[in-house]
Amino acid sequence: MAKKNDEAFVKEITKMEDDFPQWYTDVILKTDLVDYSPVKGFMVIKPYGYAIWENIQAYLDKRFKATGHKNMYFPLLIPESLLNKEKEHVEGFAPEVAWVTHGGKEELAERLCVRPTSETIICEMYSRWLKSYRELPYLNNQWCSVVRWEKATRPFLRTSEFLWQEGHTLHETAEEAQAETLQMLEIYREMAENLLAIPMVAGIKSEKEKFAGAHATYTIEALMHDGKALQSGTSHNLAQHFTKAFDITFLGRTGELENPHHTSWGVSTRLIGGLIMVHGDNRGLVLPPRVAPTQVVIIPIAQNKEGVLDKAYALKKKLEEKGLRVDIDDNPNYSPGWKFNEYEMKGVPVRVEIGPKDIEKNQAMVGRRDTLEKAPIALDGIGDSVVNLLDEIHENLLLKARTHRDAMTFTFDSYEEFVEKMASQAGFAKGMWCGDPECEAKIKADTAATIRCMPFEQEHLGDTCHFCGKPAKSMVYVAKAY
RNA sequence: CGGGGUGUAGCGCAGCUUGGUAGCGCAUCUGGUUUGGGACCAGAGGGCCGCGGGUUCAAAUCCUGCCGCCCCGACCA
Repeated sequence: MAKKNDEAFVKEITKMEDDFPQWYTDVILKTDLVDYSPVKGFMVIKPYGYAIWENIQAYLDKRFKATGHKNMYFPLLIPESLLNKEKEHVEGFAPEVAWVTHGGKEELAERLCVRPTSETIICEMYSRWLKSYRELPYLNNQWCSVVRWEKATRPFLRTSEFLWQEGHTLHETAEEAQAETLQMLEIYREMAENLLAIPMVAGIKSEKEKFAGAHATYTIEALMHDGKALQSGTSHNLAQHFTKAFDITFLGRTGELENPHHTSWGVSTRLIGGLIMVHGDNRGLVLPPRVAPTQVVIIPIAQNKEGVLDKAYALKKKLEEKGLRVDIDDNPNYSPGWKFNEYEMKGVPVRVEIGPKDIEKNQAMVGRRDTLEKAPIALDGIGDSVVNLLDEIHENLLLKARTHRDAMTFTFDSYEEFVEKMASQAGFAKGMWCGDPECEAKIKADTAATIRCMPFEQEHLGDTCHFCGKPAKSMVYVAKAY
């Protein structure tokens, strides 16, 4: 394959290596994923960005339903008294909730919080419904938005309102709740790899980093191109913390009243931010094929020539018959060169060029976004060729991301070396940890990095804590995070 | 909430020092010619110069108060 040799460069997009945050802002605005709104911290998700979210939704919704979950919808507003019921929960969220204090001109007797998450309102309703162990498990999910009044916001990564799903389940036993918690985390991990082509580190959060009110929080953590981590999804085993606080009870098999065991789990539009920062390059977006709104764009060349457009539309139909999402750009006002650059910036995985010379040879030029390679492909059987190529692109992106992550994951011999490396190169630091919250606080104070998780895949790297020297409990990943 | 930066056409900017008809590039619109890596010609539209107050015959420009936005920290999906 002939590789395009000029240096990757797109007008108006800051180069990643010059200024990564500016690169990110340039990319999301220039590719029309989002726009800022008149309300600080609230973003507009434009059609191209929303289509990515719809693909994530479609994938997850199918997996949720296949594992027995049903969708519901709970109200946006939560009475203050409900929010206050679980002590750790309210302490965790109080600083960032938005309040509704008036209905029309009248002040409300009790102010209402705009949900920052829905455990409290859902538990209130579950407590009214649940009677018997025979009804369990409750396996529900809702797609909605939540509001957290953030002080520093960035589109997709941290906005005051964001779209997400939140699953909320009740189980008869602790074992079942734990199994559910891990099952949903695993679905997230698979989704990240199979749909987004992002390799994740899965593990458990430290006490300090876990969800407000949780017994245990499990997480998937991704490493961005600049070496910072992104918490990409969480699954909480809430044990009986909320079910006791909300007096959710059921008559058990032995005739005793019991509190059910409770889980919640969620992923948000933040995933889109991760997608951009893992795969993107100096030409803009690089979208993994399975989540890309448009998987193939067809660009007719010299389309005013007899037969070109007919061939192009026939090709579109052929590709769509293979189940592909295909666009054709036959706007005569833009040159092919302009279109090539445009769709590369927008990260469309595969471009097909078809012009008079191709038609003569019964072929089309097929280019791939990930490597920028371009080669002729025979029109006979082109559907299967493109399907295979899209799979190849997915695998290549996943491999590239994993290779990059592994290259940015390091071990260290001394605390000084850890501090120095964290300052100079970022990435995942891998080391043994004692489990002491004070040790964790010192790491953060010295490096601004946090313990991302204690991964399921443990390695024994020694017997003492790499950060303070006390006896070690488990291996941890430490990184600066978004 | 601390530190830094920045507000002039949709976007990117110049003009401000030394006050005197608000400009450039891209984008947009019209007509035509074009089309294998960001085409060309001709024409056109578009501005409370962030907001308020002041100085002045005259303010984008000088003085003053306020506000927004962005980035970096502390807090979080």
